[in-house]
Amino acid sequence: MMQWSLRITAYADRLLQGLDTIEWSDSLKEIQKNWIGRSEGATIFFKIKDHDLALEVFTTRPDTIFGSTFMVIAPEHEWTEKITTPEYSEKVKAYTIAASNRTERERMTEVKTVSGQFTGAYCDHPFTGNPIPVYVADYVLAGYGTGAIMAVPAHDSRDYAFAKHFGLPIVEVVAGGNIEEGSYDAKTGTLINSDFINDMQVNAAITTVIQQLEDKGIGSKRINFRLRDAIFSRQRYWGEPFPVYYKDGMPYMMDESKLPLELPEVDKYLPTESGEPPLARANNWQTEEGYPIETNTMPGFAGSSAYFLRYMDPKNDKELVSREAIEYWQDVDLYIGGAEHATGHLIYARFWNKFLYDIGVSVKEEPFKKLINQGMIQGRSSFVYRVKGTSKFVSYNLRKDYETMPIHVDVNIVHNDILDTDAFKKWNPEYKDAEFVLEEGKYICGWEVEKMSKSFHNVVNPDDLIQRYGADTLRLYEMFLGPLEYAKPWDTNGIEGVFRFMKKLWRLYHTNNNAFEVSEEKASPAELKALHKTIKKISEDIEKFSFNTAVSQFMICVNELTDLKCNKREILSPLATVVSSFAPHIAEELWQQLGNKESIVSAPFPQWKEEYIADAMDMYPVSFNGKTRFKIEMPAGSTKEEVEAAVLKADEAQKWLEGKAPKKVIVVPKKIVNVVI
RNA sequence: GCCCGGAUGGUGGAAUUGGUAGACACCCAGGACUUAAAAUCCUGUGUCCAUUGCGGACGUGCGGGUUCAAGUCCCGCUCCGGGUACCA
Repeated sequence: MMQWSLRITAYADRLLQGLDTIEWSDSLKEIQKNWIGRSEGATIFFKIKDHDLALEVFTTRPDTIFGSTFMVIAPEHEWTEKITTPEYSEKVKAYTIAASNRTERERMTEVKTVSGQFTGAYCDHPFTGNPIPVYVADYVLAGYGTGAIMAVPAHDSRDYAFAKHFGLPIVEVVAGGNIEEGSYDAKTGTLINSDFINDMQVNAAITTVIQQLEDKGIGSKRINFRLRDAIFSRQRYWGEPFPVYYKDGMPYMMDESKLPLELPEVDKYLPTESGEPPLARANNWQTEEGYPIETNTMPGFAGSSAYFLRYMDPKNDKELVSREAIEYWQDVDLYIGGAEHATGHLIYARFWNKFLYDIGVSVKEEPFKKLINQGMIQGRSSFVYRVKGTSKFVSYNLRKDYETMPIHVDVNIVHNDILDTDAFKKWNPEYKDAEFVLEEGKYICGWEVEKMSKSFHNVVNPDDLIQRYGADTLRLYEMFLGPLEYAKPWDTNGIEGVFRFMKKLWRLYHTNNNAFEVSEEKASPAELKALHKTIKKISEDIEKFSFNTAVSQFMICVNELTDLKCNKREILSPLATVVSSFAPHIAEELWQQLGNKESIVSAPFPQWKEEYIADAMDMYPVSFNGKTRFKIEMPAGSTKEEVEAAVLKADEAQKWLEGKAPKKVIVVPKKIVNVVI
């Protein structure tokens, strides 16, 4: 079947290099790096005896060429049949057929089993001229490299296993391993048994061999990628149609003036009787001139690869995006999403954007400047243990006495791991006659952390929490749980703390009788410090997406202001603004109470002033031989010498000095003092 | 197997460039207020020793190292999570 493909491989190198310019997680970059799979090596031609052909192989280790004792080609290799000698023809045919009948799954599970077949053919070693037998084996993949390899059993574990199995010679060419025990695959060591590259190190040998191959015209340096071109056609109805028509069997692009090309009406969204895609059912699926239009449609990633550009200018009916819009918006500042798209959408979108950049549509090479993998909130599943073949359920700690089957049970009928047995009977008609073996009068459930999913019956509905604590508390609590990237099981222990904070915040603006009351008095330095410290920390934490520490700073601030009994507008008004991006509802309410007519969303985020935060005194922890012993306060801006003198004079220092003179005193300004004795 | 993350109190977690480990919370214990409860507030809370007052030792998965100083850097392990798999 003829298919459209996107030549993503043409961008392989740039997709790889671009990773260095974007702020994505290491793991995601690593997945893409492996997927692209760049490997540097050489392509080498081995002349086949009695044929006018040369077998091309790809290798990352041209330095080991003198250790090559056999060749292997993939069963699907185009020359398999051609080079096989009549003597081996039957066997090779049988092997090839057997290999092609094995499913992907079988090939994967049988990774460790060695199989192959000699073809009867030989190659000439390009340097020694020695004959090298050619085998066919399915551990060589047709789709990677050239579908043929030069096998170096001494330095490749797969070739080693193959050689051992078929009793082929193993020649060590890089010193450093023990080839009696296994192959030595490391890319370091000194070359031996290798003619003109003897005594060289691996890297030098690689360069030298490539040079020789190029001089002799039988090979060259080559970079190979694991990345494959992406099949871009689908034989279904729903998808963007290709603006392509056929004239004399040749495809032509439709003129831009004829776009957009819209899906035609069809009687059924099914293939035709002759197996053509659904679009072939349409009447008049042809150009004005009568040329037939392509009947395949595009896959889902056609749209998902560029929608972010379209969002910049969604109503434009002339082009994807206007120059003006793209120059304004440029790229996506922040993409929050899952790692599961690493080798699909996230790589296609990068590729499309690079292509659009090349033709002058996009203005940035990379579409997503920063990407954060939000951690998954997992579920905590509960289990009951059914005694096999009965409707009897046994409590968690007694399950060992029976032969049981764990069954997921709805977490909403389990409280503190204790099952509500009545609710369980009603939960599923299948269990209406359930009997229970209890421990201490209770049915205890087992538990496990799993993905939150309906099929595991561990889904919790936030509505109940919102009912009890409000949406702001839930929102704040989710942030407070830990770093954005962390996966963690959903656990409501701790939500009380956030709820208490909300109530404390409210109380700052209200009297004991819950009447709104703020003072117009001037703020004290301590109050200003509490506020400005908070504005600073929140500003920084937002930039770092460190929301858990931001919430904790709000708590600190509210605790401090409560201790200071502060209810001054000068403090509480900016505080509400800072809080509003975290707990919007309560902040808006307080904002209105403060007498503002406009919504808090239009209030500018306050700027902190360093002068309010700066201390008049610096606190120095003083340690002796690295152990903190006491603290000393020094006026801000004291010199190292002043700090040192003050420390040595301090009463507490005498105890630790024991009358001896210190060997050394280290003073780190604004940080610490360490006395070495 | 290979690659990438991670391991800090009973728990979730904090700790800019190496510079007071355990911020902020939860839990737990004790106390105040109350007829009572809820709510609120106060005190304690890494471990061990001492506890009459002070205080002291140990401590960031394990074993080494660098440094005046290591949760943070280096070397060697263990365990957990994720990715990937005959890629030559």
